[in-house]
Amino acid sequence: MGRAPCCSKVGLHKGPWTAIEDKILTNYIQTHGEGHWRSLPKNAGLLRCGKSCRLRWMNYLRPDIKRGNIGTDEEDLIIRLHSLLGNRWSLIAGRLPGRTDNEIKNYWNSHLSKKLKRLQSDPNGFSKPASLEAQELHKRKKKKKNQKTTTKESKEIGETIKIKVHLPKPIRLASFPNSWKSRLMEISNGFGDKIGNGSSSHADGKGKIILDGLDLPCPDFRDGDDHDLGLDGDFQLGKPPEEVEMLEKLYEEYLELLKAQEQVQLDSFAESLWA
DNA sequence: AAAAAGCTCAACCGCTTTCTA
DNA sequence: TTAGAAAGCGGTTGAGCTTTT
Repeated sequence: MGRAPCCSKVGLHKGPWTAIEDKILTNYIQTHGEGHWRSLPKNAGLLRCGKSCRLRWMNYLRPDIKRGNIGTDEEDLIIRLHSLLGNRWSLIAGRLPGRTDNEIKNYWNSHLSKKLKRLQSDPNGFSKPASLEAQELHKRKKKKKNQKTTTKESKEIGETIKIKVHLPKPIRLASFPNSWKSRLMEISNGFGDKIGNGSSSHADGKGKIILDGLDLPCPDFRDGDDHDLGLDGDFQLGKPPEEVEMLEKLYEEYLELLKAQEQVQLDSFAESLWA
């Protein structure tokens, strides 16, 4: 049968986005909202593939994106989440407000995988040598100074990049057997109790779980998959799920961390949760 | 100062999953 | 139930930048 390409590739721009293209895309999405990526380029007057537009928006233009300077807390969280979830970058990114899956994936591949290798080869050296630490700090400072051209471009066109922290948006989950729903509800209610007042959760008929805008650390449920709950082999829900408990703990810690950051701007949703 | 090597990260590609008629 | 469309995801690439030699 063959799958039709996402767009006709004839005459479409590829490669780095220009400031003008960014502006057009941003304006269009601010007016019409996200979605309908396939028709977006045509409607917005962009000579880009819909996929490319989506990627550009998700990974770069979205106003709530935090860029660069991944802190040690975030780094620690990424490592721990990766040990639980593997290369599920979007799930990991969902736990790191303002971070994109692409950014985390890149950060993992360029920094953390090497760092972990180093630590593994030197199991006693859990703390980096001071010289190495200082070197990295120096690098970061230097890098901060020399902001990427694209960032400059954004500034040139009058955009201000606000650092805004928000809770992850809900992720739609696939259908799952009824027998699992009660367990998932327990977990989701657990989250609600921990997070604060007014939290609520529900599962709709299609097996979607929404917990006050939080997605649950659930595996990929598949229809009729009512046998072994091994799923991808790294996540189990049938028995007392240690991984889920660990994720709950991690997430709780991270929320505490966010709360502690007085300077962060909370969106209204998060504020209502923590009020 | 120049060349080589290494690093970073935006963007692309192809595949899977989900939605819808 | 099925097929096609749309969206999403993770792996990979390569240009541009930085560091080292």
